[in-house]
Amino acid sequence: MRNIEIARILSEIGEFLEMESVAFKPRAYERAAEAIAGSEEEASHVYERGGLKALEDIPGVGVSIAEKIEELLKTGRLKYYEQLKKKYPINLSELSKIEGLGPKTIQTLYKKLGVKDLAGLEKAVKSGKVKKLPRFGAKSEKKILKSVEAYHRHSGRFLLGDVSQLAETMRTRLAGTPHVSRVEIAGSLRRRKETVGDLDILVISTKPKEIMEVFVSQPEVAQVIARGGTKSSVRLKNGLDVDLRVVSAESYGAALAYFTGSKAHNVAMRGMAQERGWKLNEYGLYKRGRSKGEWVSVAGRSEEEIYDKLGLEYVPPEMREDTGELNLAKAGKLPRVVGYDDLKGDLQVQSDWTDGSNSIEELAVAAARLGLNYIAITDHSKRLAMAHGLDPARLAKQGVEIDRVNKKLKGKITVLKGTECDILKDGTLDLPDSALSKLDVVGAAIHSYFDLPRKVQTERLIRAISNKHVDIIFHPTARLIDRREPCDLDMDQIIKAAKGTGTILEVDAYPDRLDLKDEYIRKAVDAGVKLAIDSDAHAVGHFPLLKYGIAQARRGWAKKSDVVNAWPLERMKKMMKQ
DNA sequence: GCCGTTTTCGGCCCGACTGTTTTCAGTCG
Repeated sequence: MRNIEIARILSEIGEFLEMESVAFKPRAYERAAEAIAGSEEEASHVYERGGLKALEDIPGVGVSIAEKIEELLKTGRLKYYEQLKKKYPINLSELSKIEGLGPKTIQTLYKKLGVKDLAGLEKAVKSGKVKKLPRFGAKSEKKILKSVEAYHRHSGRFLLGDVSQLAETMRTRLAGTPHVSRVEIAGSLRRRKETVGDLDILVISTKPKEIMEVFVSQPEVAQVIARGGTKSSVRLKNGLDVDLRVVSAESYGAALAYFTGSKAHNVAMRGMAQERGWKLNEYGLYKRGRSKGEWVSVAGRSEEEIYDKLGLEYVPPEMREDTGELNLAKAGKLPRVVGYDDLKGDLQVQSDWTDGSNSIEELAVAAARLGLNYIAITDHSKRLAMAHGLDPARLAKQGVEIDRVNKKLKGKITVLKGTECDILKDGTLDLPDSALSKLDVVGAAIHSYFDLPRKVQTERLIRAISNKHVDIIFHPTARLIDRREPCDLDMDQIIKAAKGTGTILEVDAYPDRLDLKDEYIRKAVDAGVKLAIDSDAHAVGHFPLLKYGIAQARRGWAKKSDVVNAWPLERMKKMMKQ
């Protein structure tokens, strides 16, 4: 059993216990779930390596939870969890996704109205029964309805970060089967769009029948929608649709380009072929032959070849949106976007001093192992009471600990002193200048009052940007993809203010944030504003999330020179305000 | 159920907001 599944079960147990108003245990299960989900190592490996004792070394996992993990690993089941499921036979993960529904409300809805899942919830709301429940009213009814609608609007698409792992698992599995020479996942996943609708997998195989068999009988498959000689479609258990196409080696590049899209980019490419009297489709690039109606292949084996024959620089998939990239490619002026191996540091990392799962030293060691040269520890400030945010005294204490870690890890990695300081309602900061001035990296972020009117919200953020200590604005729009709309901000003004003050804007790489998003990244880059691509790590296993931030930066055409944490430490430090 | 720079027992994360109420329960961060 994988960590992600163990974490889901532990977290559901936490929610069940919360329903029952059990004290403290819910948080204990939730904490353990977070640590497992954010762990670098599969719990199964931990267990093989060192048994129960090793499991107990995971932060937040004690004797009791370690035993439960052992049971899951050994039997694939957990009696304790099954008993709870029996008592509450509801689709908890589905209902929990509805904003405003917590464990207590879910319990009430189940007990009084028999609501077990989203369909049942909708029926109950529409029948008018919900508003008659004690402590519910017309407004709660409307709110639930609105949340359900928001859920429907976004369902059907998946977060890039949620499907990437799954896609990679399938890719390696297919690549490992006999007679398969190449496998690539095309579509919006390859363009690294923030959400992905479905997966398009391309394969070169000399034995199409065999690969189809492997494809449709994968453990993740719930339903086979179509099954043919060159194309099959399945629906996975999580609702994701996946197509597999077998193509010839001669057409592989053309097919890859065709199925990677975007459609607009493809249309423009075809237009460029037509200008030469050629044609471009998913089988190749062709010119006219001698006899009438005859087409002769010009290219098709690789994408590089197709771009080259059309007189274009190779366009990275992340840039293929037909927003000007082809004109630049034609002129040989395509920006060289930041690479997946370019980052030298990470400027937003949370430790167990607030809501992270790991110690500063553990985080530093993990980051060093991934090849980073520096990280900034940026725990929350005091206003975020839920995260036990740091006040100046604890921040100073943390500085002593960071000094100790730096001494110990000298030559391996540098740990910088930082903060994720709360931006208060009026745009002032949660920590005094005297505390901020002692730090290497001051990040400021909005965590409250997300709904202020545009003008007020914009002024609030600009006030924070103008603070002489603030180096970076973390997750500037505060959106959560599919769950919370971005703050209503005049981004042109924000970018202008950032430029004027030399303030860095963050590209938060956390999969449900990706904030700034691609279009704002591009605006910032155009304006000459510098960026920081940060993992927002809350656990040692989160540093690999940086790739999603890099992907968005590439979609926003950011170059290495635009990204301060792609620079060496000393140069990066010079960007920080006094 | 977890954890230990005050602790192996007795603490644990708390303030703002919303919608229902008229003093509070539930959710969110």
